[in-house]
Amino acid sequence: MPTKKDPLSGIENPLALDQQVCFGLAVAARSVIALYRPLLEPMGLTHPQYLVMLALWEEEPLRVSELSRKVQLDPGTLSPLLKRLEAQGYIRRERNKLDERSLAVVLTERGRALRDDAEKIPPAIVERLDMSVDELMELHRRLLEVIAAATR
Amino acid sequence: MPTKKDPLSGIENPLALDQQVCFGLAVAARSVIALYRPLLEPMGLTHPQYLVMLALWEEEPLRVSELSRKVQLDPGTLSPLLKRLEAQGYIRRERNKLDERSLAVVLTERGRALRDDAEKIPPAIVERLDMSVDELMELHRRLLEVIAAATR
DNA sequence: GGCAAACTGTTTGTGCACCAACTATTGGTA
DNA sequence: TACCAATAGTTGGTGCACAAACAGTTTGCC
Repeated sequence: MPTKKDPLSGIENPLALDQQVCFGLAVAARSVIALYRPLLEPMGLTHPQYLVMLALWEEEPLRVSELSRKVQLDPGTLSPLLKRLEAQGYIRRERNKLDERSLAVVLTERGRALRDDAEKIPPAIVERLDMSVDELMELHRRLLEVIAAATR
Repeated sequence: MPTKKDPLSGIENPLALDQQVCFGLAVAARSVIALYRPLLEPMGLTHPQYLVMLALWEEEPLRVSELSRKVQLDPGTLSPLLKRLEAQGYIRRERNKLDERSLAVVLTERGRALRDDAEKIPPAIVERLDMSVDELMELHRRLLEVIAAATR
């Protein structure tokens, strides 16, 4: 009877900190996001707030539940985040007349205008990382694979 | 005079949410770490606490500053985290007699014993992800590259 | 029409993550 | 010796991230 082969059998210490993929992911995410901080701070945005703005610059209005699916943050995280964006004057939150449960998030003029500043960010990050766009796209492809694997 | 070519010139919308590497990193890190939660929860550990334990299972004692460098968390994050690990009975924090400023973190017997449970985690994660170890190692290699790029 | 279930977003509690300010100790130096 | 700067860790404040409990609204169904 064929038994499943241990996939980690060739590895000397499976608990070695510096070869944990989860550790690499956590550090990489924090390191890259840290590069955004000085660019976002003058705009008054945190990185998750920036992701929400990206979603809204693509499509608007969005309900909280749609935003939640798009930026992959749960409603409990988004709720106070959206209030802060509203306090900044970048968005408005308005109840739907037809369904008082749902909340439509729309950009203000100020929020729409912010996109011009944001356009400088991706090239600045790529330049700062000093990696080829091909390499970044390859990394991105592999990240999508692991996301798919983790969430199925 | 040769001008530097815009590396993003071939991309249709540089602000598209779903092609931001930072977004992929954030989602991938959260998705993968989420897989650890049900495995760590019975051990009474969060993921960052697990990383600290991995570091200590490799080497002990470690000062807070050494731990900070190893797990890449700042002392302000580690300080309360270590207190929680101590409250759980997995570690002890003891002041160095020769230098009262520094704090030596050591494992308790309970903390050392926890390693046996932890050994089940890496194979469980790899099986759950259902990705080849080669593919995971290739991802890890690329993560180290982007960490190096972001932190230099 | 009335009610139970489903749905939408909010609130609360715990624990990071980061930053800036702080305390205590140590080491060098005038 | 007295002081000053550097070092080690702690504290407090803001903002995620996640889970569970919650409140209000809508829908389906009798």
